[in-house]
Amino acid sequence: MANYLPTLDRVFHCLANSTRRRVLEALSAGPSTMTELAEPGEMAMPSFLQHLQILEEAGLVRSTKNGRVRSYELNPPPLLLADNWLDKQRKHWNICLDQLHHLLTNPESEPEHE
Amino acid sequence: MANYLPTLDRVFHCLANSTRRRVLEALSAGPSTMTELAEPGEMAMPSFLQHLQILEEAGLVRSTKNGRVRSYELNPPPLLLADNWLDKQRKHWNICLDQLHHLLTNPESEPEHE
DNA sequence: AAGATAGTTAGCCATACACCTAAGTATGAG
DNA sequence: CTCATACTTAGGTGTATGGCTAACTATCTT
Repeated sequence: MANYLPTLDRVFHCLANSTRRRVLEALSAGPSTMTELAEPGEMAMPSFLQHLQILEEAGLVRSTKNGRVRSYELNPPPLLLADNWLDKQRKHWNICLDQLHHLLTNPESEPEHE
Repeated sequence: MANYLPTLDRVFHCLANSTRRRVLEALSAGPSTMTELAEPGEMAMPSFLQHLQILEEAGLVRSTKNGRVRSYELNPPPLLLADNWLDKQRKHWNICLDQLHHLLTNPESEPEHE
């Protein structure tokens, strides 16, 4: 229990699946129950549940159970991890693009795309 | 060939691995060769090569070969895909946090963390 | 030409992933 | 009490992932 560890690996792994991204998109509009989240004939429930559990273990989502209904809500903070990583990288892209430009205007070696 | 398809799935999958993230971080400082990128005793070359190929197939990285040396450089555009997705989501987080706040101040149902 | 260097290919292995069906457990409605 | 609803658990399947060793190719260096 308490296996809820938001690591970059886990967070990005969650995002690497369209079903899980769809859930996050849906939850960004507000809390929702399992059956609401599950698109009608898309997937068997147990398979879908697994995705929700993966999301929950990564801390991207929290769930509570009322009676027999479990509802999910977004838990943004872990997403900031991913966001931050990309932010840091993005700062370098500009530099990198400058360098690229420099290389293209001063061709030292022919870029042969083998 | 030309299996270079930057999809959200592929891009996020690349980012879900610390070795691959490290490569991207390294390349954000400028182009580099395979052996430079491979940390000394971290991993066998063929295993490392696989990561580079995964990055290249996702379009995050491009490579050229000069003589026996292959060098890699960052290819930022696909990263923008990931960046954009998170951007869209982030806009909702604020709204979502507001809703959360609203729920916390107007408790309709006890949030029992089962 | 011989040897070192840089990368590549082939093939193996264990574990993780994404899906399924079938059967089980609460819980709410009638 | 009975039945439907809403999940849950158990267990199985095929493919993908992430790692390895061993052996090979191509290119410098001497």
